[in-house]
Amino acid sequence: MSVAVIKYYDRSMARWEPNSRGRLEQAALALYGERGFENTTVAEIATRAGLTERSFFRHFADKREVLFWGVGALQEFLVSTVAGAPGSAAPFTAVTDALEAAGAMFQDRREYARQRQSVIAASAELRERELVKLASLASALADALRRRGVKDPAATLSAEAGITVFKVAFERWVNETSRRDLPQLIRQSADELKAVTAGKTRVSHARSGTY
Amino acid sequence: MSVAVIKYYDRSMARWEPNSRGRLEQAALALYGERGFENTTVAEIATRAGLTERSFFRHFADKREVLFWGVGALQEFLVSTVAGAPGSAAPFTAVTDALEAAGAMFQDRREYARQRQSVIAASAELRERELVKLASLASALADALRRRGVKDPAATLSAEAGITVFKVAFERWVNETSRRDLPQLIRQSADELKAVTAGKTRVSHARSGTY
DNA sequence: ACAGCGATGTCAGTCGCTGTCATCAAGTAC
DNA sequence: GTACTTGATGACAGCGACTGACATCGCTGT
Repeated sequence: MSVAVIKYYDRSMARWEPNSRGRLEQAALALYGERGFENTTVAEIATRAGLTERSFFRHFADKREVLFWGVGALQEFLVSTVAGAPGSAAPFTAVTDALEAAGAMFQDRREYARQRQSVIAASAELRERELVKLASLASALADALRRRGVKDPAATLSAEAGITVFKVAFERWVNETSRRDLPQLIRQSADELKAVTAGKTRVSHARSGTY
Repeated sequence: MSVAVIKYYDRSMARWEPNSRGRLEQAALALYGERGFENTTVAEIATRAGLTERSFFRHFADKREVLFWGVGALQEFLVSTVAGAPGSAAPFTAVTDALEAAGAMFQDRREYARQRQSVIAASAELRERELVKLASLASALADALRRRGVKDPAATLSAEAGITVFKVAFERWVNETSRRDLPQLIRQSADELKAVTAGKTRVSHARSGTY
């Protein structure tokens, strides 16, 4: 067993540096931020991480995925939260409640999120991938709702509307210097969507001070 | 003037066959349908159209755009329709009304739409591009609303919700053998979204027979 | 000791996409 | 009607994303 302890400290015994995936991720985010996504080659990322281009593609499906693979965990959380919602909950409520709970998990990563979002915002290709991930989230949420007995189109519409709420809230959270945290912004955006679709607003004659 | 008439029939006077763009479009749709988007090279499309790969990229920005460049016209129509809506119209209503009007323009292209959608559905890359185009539509609609004096987040939410409605309705129109036309389906989906976000539904205990 | 595993490297190749220059019919100027 | 310009195309070279095939070699289990 003492061998294991030594091994932990003596990297010369290992054939390669550990955490190559993490090194690739760090190198990619840094380079995308420095010179832009389009002006960064995969070979450069790999070299900075002390690896080869070929190894990059063993860890990530493509050049963009390095910024998006983490979304999978979020999706799993949302799906299981919706699945565990009280049976009496309305579909849209189940979705927004799950989003609120998930929003709490971002609390301590606001700076990382900011950096990542600024990189994404600067590249059309990365924005494209973000849309795909959000659509995948919506689709997974709709499935979760259907498993609860919600029929279409209510399932699809609730899920899509929920994702719209999340997008709006997340963007505010990242860009504004607001003191409100993400869960609060999610609840607020959900309420605003309800008001909008209720069709109670007239142009330039908002009933409340919300907008 | 008679020269012009002769020229119209005597293609030997022209250096190249006319309508190269249309030929490329036709060849691409056919090949994507036959062997799939990923298994079709641009060189093959160009050859079938009697052109070179280089010319393909002079007509279309990339391999996918050949199926999506037409969306631009739809976007312009929606924007100008929203801009011309009665000043008293609520934002979400202005959007859904515009969508309904646009839906009428698809009437005679249902078969083409079906073929195109089946090709898109079969390829992750094409679905990706479709999402981008829809997001662009939403963004343009939100801008149009803001120009009418609608503030955010109402503008963004109304536009996004409108696009969600369009997606759902279009998918039904293309996939179902329903006799309902696209404008009808758009109105119906909009009503369903309103019901869902109103939060009046309970799982498996819908108040109306809508779902 | 030995066999197999697994993360990595090496190398060659395909394909999307771009820059650059040449070509040549049609239109335009004079 | 000659010369100049324009516009759509071809030809070619090249970059970078991505893949398949095979080699390497510490580590692990027996």
